[in-house]
Amino acid sequence: MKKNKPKYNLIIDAAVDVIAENGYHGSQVSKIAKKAGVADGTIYLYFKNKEDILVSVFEEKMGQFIEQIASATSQRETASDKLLTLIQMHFRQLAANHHLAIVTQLELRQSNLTLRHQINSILKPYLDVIDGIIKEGIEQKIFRNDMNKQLMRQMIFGTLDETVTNWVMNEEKYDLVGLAPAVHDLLTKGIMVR
Amino acid sequence: MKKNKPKYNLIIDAAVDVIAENGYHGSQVSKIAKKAGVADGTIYLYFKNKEDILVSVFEEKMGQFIEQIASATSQRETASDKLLTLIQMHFRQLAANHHLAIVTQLELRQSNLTLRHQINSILKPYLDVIDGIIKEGIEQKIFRNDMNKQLMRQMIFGTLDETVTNWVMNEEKYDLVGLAPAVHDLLTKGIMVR
Amino acid sequence: MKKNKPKYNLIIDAAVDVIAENGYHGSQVSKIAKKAGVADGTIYLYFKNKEDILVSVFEEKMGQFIEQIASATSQRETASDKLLTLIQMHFRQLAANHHLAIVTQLELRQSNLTLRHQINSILKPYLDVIDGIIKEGIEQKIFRNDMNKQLMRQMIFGTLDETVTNWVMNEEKYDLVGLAPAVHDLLTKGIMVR
Amino acid sequence: MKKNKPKYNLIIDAAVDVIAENGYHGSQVSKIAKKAGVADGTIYLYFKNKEDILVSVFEEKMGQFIEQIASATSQRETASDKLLTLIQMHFRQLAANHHLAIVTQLELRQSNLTLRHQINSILKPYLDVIDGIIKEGIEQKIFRNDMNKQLMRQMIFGTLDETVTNWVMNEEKYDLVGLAPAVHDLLTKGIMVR
DNA sequence: GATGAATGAGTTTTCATTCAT
DNA sequence: TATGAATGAAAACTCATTCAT
Repeated sequence: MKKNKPKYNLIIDAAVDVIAENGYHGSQVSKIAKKAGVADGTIYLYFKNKEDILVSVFEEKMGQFIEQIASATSQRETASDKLLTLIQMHFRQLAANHHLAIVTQLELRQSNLTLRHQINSILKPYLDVIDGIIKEGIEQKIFRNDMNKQLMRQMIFGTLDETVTNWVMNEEKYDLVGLAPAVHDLLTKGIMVR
Repeated sequence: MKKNKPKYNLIIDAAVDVIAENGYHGSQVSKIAKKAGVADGTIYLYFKNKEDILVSVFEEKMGQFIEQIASATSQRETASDKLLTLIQMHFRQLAANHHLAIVTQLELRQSNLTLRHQINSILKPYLDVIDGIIKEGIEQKIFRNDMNKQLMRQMIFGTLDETVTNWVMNEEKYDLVGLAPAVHDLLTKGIMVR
Repeated sequence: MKKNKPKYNLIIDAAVDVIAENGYHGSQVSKIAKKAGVADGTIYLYFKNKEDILVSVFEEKMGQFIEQIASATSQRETASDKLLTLIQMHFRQLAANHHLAIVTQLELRQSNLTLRHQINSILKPYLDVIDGIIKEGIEQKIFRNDMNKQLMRQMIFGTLDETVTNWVMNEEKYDLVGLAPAVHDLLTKGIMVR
Repeated sequence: MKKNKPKYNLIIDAAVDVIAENGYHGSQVSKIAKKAGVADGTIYLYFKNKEDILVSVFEEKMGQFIEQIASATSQRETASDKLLTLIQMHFRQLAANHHLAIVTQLELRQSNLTLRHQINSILKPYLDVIDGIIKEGIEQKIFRNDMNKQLMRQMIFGTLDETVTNWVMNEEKYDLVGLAPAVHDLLTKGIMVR
């Protein structure tokens, strides 16, 4: 969060709203400027180009998103509890912010590859949090030690992401946060009976 | 697959190549026409518009993709074996077709929402195959009966999709098909020690 | 009228209908071909190009139109009666043929200058008929001898044309033929009281 | 005339020239922009689309045209004098502006029906001027009271329009303004000897 | 810092016409 | 004669970005 740059945050927040309302391709710079209450040219005093607005949106919003999760999980003891907390926080934050959910799950994915790569870098700290929990779980002898850790992380992240995307595409008609325990159960114990 | 429409398939295949090589946004109709060896106008004898080419690409290719998987899984007895086969076939087909993997995992996701919804409909039969395996597994008392079946499917599909996307974004540097048993193991038994 | 060329007339008549129904710019060659029940390519066995179809439409239809008028006026004695007959026939024929009225008064005027010049040549015999009546009227000492004859013809034709165009643009809501005597009266005696 | 919008008028005037020189169908937006000395995109800051340029051209130019005529006729006493003045002004203005004459008599008529209807609305005030003169003439007992007034107006406008169109199509080879008295004489007294 | 008028590159789609059968 | 699949040229419009004020 850039401090003492009120227009910077004005533009970021306007961008989230405009993209959520008009879709990625319907979000012209002039529309964002209008929503933010600044002139088109002013945008370019704070952002290099349009792509930079979008990267910054993701950076700012995901930054907060990840911080919240990192902070919350650090307060739990076992890796299993940490994972449940991560799932709950992941769902809770997106469920609480309708526009952000649409932008991250649907709209920003329509961007070009360059932007997608930048988005991936921004996501890196989140994947690191997951990796940390996995490592801890193994050390605590709670999680399996015979498995490719990268694969474990891909299963966790892939499952959460797919679950949220389905929920958004179903117009958020059911309770996402309520699914957290079941998702945790499935991820930890698998789909097979024991 | 439209039979006896040689130009139709010529254009579909050209589209896959052009999109894989130039990216979604760099794929002008004229480029596809040139690669297919037909005139620009000919495209419009077979497709309503540019979006229709992309939908058709996905339709044709995913149609074959799903058929292969449906056919292969039907030859296995237990739901667990079917799931392993599905994972293997999923990975094998995309690993075997570099261009198709890029197009489905990266390029086609840059499309607008209308197109994304159409893509989802095309994907529906694949999700049905997964749902069928889950149902069978429960009947065979192999898979858990206490879990939200939609969530189980989302975990399976989300994990496969994330795994393949990671592999493509890592420039396909490692053996994707070799990961199938581990992915199967994780999905069925979870990440926790028993 | 080309004899023994059934497809020729089929195409001409189809063209009138298609233009009346779809407007000048909505009348593609393929639409005319379809309406005529022939293949697109067949059109080019009878007409040099699209413009040639339109010229021929006007030629055929106006040919009949003018013949009717020339024949009817020749049966009247005085130039004044001939003029009344001409006006009546002009109005009657267009009132009787809705599609033809739309095509000649509105649609064909949207054509380019080349076509407009050709249309003018086709109209020449009609102007000749008017000129003949004027000349006869002067010889009969019924019409004024002190006036520019070309101007007299322009007044007559301009008035008829404007009257019909207004009637077509008003969706032919009133009785056009019934106006003939009044138009004749105005043209011969002018708008001023005597 | 939009005041203080220099680019607006620059584009309007460029459009008249370009259309007169290249014809209606040969007048690309880019050609008009180039002639006006602005970028293509600038056109769209002042006009909704290409058709809007054409409507505006007619609006501006006919607005001035009609104002001149309305002002000049109002300074004459009798309806007959007013009519003569109207004819003179009509001819004089078009004779004085070669490009405008071509555009109004030939090029703008090639437009589609939507545009033609808009052109008709713009022409309405001119027809109102004619109607006013007719009404006045009847009140002054100069013009006939036994005639359909709409028909009288159609004769006047149709005659002027046909006369000017003939003159333009004959490459303006003779003196149009000099014809005014004869046209006035024909319109008021008709073609018949008394 | 802030403005917003001006720029101009870039692409899908239509449709008259051809020609191998 | 007749067909109809194939051709390919041609143009309006959008919008990210700049820069004089």
